[in-house]
Order: sequence, then C-alpha cells, then structure tokens
Amino acid sequence: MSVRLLNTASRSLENFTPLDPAGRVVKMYTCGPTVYNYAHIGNFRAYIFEDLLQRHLEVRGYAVERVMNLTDVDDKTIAGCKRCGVPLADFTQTFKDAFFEDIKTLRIRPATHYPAATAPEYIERMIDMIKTLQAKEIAYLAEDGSVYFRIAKFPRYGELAHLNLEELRPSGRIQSDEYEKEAVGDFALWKAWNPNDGDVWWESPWGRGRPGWHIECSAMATALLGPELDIHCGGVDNIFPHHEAEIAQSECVTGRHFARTWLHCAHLMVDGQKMSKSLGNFYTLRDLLAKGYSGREIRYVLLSVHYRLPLNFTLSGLDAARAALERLDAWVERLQTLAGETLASKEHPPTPACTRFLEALDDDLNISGALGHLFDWIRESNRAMDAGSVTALLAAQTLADFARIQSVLELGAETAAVPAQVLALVEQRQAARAARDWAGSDVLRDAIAAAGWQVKDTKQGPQLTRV
RNA sequence: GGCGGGGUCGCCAAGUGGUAAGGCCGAGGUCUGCAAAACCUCUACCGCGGGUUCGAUUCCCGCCCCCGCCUCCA
Repeated sequence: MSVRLLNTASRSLENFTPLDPAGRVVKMYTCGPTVYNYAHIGNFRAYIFEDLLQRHLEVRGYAVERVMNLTDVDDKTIAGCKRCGVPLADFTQTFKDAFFEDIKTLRIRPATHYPAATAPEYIERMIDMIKTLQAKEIAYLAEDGSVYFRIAKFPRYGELAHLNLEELRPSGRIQSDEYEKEAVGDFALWKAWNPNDGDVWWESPWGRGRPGWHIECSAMATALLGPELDIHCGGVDNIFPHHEAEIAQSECVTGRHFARTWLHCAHLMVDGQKMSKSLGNFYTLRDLLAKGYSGREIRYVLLSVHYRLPLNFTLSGLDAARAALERLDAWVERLQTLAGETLASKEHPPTPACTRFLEALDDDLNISGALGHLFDWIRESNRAMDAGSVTALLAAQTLADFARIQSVLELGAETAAVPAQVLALVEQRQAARAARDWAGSDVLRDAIAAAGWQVKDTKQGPQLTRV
C-alpha cells in the first residue's frame, strides 16, 4: 500500500509518487520561520507535522531532500532591528540561533537546506525572476518604485484556495498604502525603499528596495529543488495569498507545474481559543521549558493530533503526555532488561503491531490510529511479560520493531547515567531488604528519591528511573 | 457573503452502513514487605431535527454551535 496524502490542490486523497524516475528522491519545500522573535508552539506544530511527514517517507524508503527557508527581512524584522538599534543581520541571527536550538529540543530532523532570504545569491535570483516577469509583462513597475505581479495575467490565481476573486469581500487587512497597484489583488514582488526601512535595502533595476515575501519562496525553492516540487507544506493560513502567489510567480517564470502535492496543517489553539498575546495564552517553546516540561513531552503533544485537525493545546495535555511517555519508557525498560545482550535476528518478520502502525501513517499520517496500535501492542506485550512468556529473543525482536516506530516518533527517553552515590544507596537498600529491615529500606528509598531517582523493585531486581 | 476545518466518554482523540480504538484522569481488584510499575474490571444512546435503509455515529437534506482564511500570520 502506498502513502496517501490529502492534496489541498485537489482536495482529495492521492497516492503519493515522487517525480524522480527511480521513485526514490522526494523534493519537499516547507515554509519556515520569520526570524523576528522566538518561534511559538503554533509554528512548531507545523514544523513537527513536516518532521513526521519526512520521517514517515524515509521509513517507507524515500530519500527526502527538504528545504526550509528563513525569512530574515520583512516589516517585522526591520521594525525589530530598529527597536533594538542593531543591524538587521545581527538582530535576525539571534532568532536564527534560537530557532535551531528549539528544533533540536523538539527532535525535529534538520532540513537539507536552510536558505536565508537575504543571502546575495537569492536576492540576485529574486531580481532575475522579477525581471523575467517584467519582460513577460506579468510584472509592472509602479510609480513608487515597487514592482507588482499582475494577477490578471495568471487566470489560475485563486485556484489552490478555491477562491473566486470577483467575489472577494474586502477585509480590513488590505494595505491602504499600496495606492499604486492596478488591481487590489496584485501583490508586491519588489518593495521600494521607504524611510522606515533605514539602511535595509538592496540595489535593483528598479532602484533601492527589498524583495516581497512571496518571491523569496519561489526563488529559493526553484534554486535548490528545481522547477517542480513533489511536496510543498505550510500552515492553512498560507494557502492564500502566499502559496497562490508562489504558484503564480514560479509557473510564470519556469513554465512548469510548481508543486504536485500541497499539504497544509491546521492551526493550534490554546485552551480552546486562538493563541494571542492579549489573552495571555501565548507560548513559545522556551516558556514551556521554563515551566518544567521537556522537549519530548511538547513534541508528543504537537505530534499526537492529526495535522489537519485544529490542535487544542493545554497544560493538562502536557501532563497527559508525560504520563503516556512514562508508560512507554517503562515498557521499553522492561524489554531491555529481558533482552539483555540478546540481539534480534535480522530476518524476523515484523510484528503485526509495527505493520499496523506504519500502515496507519500511510493513510494521510493518521497518527492517532497509529498510536492506538502502539498502545495496544504495549498492553499485549506487558501482559505477556507478566505471564512470563516473553523470551530474551522475543524481547529483542520487539525492541527492534519498536526502533522502527521510534525512527518516526523520536520519543525515546533521555538516558542519564546513574551516579555512583545513588548506586551505593541502592545496594545498601538491597541489603536492608534482604535482612527484612523494611524501615531501613524505606529510609534509603527516600534518600534515593532525594537524589532525584525513583527505585522500583521488580522480579529482575531494583530498577532506577530519573525523576 | 465566499471558501475551508471541526462538534464522538471528565479531558485528548481514532473509526466503521450492523449498536464505538487508544491515551490521560477516576473507582474497584490482582501482584508486592510497603510502594511503584504492570495486568484485570468498570465509566459514551457519537451537536439537533428530518430522510434513505432491515439497520446510521457513519450516506443525504436542513439547522445550531466552535475555529480558521478572504491580499505579506505556521
């Protein structure tokens, strides 16, 4: 069974096949962060969805070449660097560094390329693309020195979002300062410098200015992945106008079909409401780490809801994630103890549970269904271990299959070395228990807990867990 | 007004034309020196009203409610 994905362009479930004649390489473009602040968990919801997609494609044998852009020039980054009184590049570097730290914390597999909008080669490419569009009379220079895309020249504009442009109701968000446009829907390819931009500008055939947002993605995607992409992802809010604009620009320049599969994840809500600073429910990753939650707990929460469903993020959801992960960890520990040094044979047939897990993900990344299979498997396996019917070999094979699942989930426990002092306490406690000195044993258990470890007495002996 | 996503157990959330996975929390139990873990048992008339059908949570129609987009927000 192949991987099936719901393509925003067709609004239907499609069997996924890459363009690569060998059917192996997948070219994937994912809209990345605007580096004007620390990214919030809503941003990471999108990045974790893309991570899940990439990892699942990889487990299915594809080689994913992925690009994630860094938008390091726009109104917000310019406003930010002015506020701080530092050069734009210094301002954005802080948040680029933070972004890379954060994705590491969340165990997001790095993309192949992270092109930045301000890199000279991409600025140059954007200018070239705009020149091409201008030569085709698709782009026009306005009186203020900005260059706009004439959407009347691209009849398919609006198709991805299923919008009929004639029926659009004007919303308050239309920029009132763009008087120069021929049509209200035309979007900026190149923005002329204005005094607010300070020393942020690049020379161009149209004078000083900076690129528009949309052209950035078109330029970097086609530069790094070629004119046709297999998959293009982003949040639902990017469908219109951003992705429409990308399609229009790219296709008018290359003459090729830009992206074959469009995937969009739904928004994240907090406590049932839109996350916003004024409601006080706005979380960056760092806010949650400061509350004592770990990257993998946050990863679990963001991962465990299907990407096209709105995700309602709550602190109690994080607590539930913690409990679920502890259950998972305890199971793995048990298996490891049983397996000891035994290795799984390379030829063993996969456990049906592992197969079911991956098949659920084949179905448009049905993560909830997949996790359901995983927890069914955990219960059955625990039951078998309780009954004493699991051999070292079976435990080893179970672990080998689970490793396959973990290559997609990446939810393994952090391993921490047990300090010698704690080990000594555990030994003393074992001696006390052997002597049936229960009071002494309990005092030692408290001492171990005070050192940050929990000791559990199992049939195989005491087991330590980091608290 | 247009386009789109939702309403399934206290919370999160799968799923199917034949009376509903899983996780968390809760109650009781087995095991254990006591714990912990694990396991077992228990907890849902699937937003409302019609229709199609032998039978609908699942298909169709209407309605209510929530959320998003509608020109630079993941």
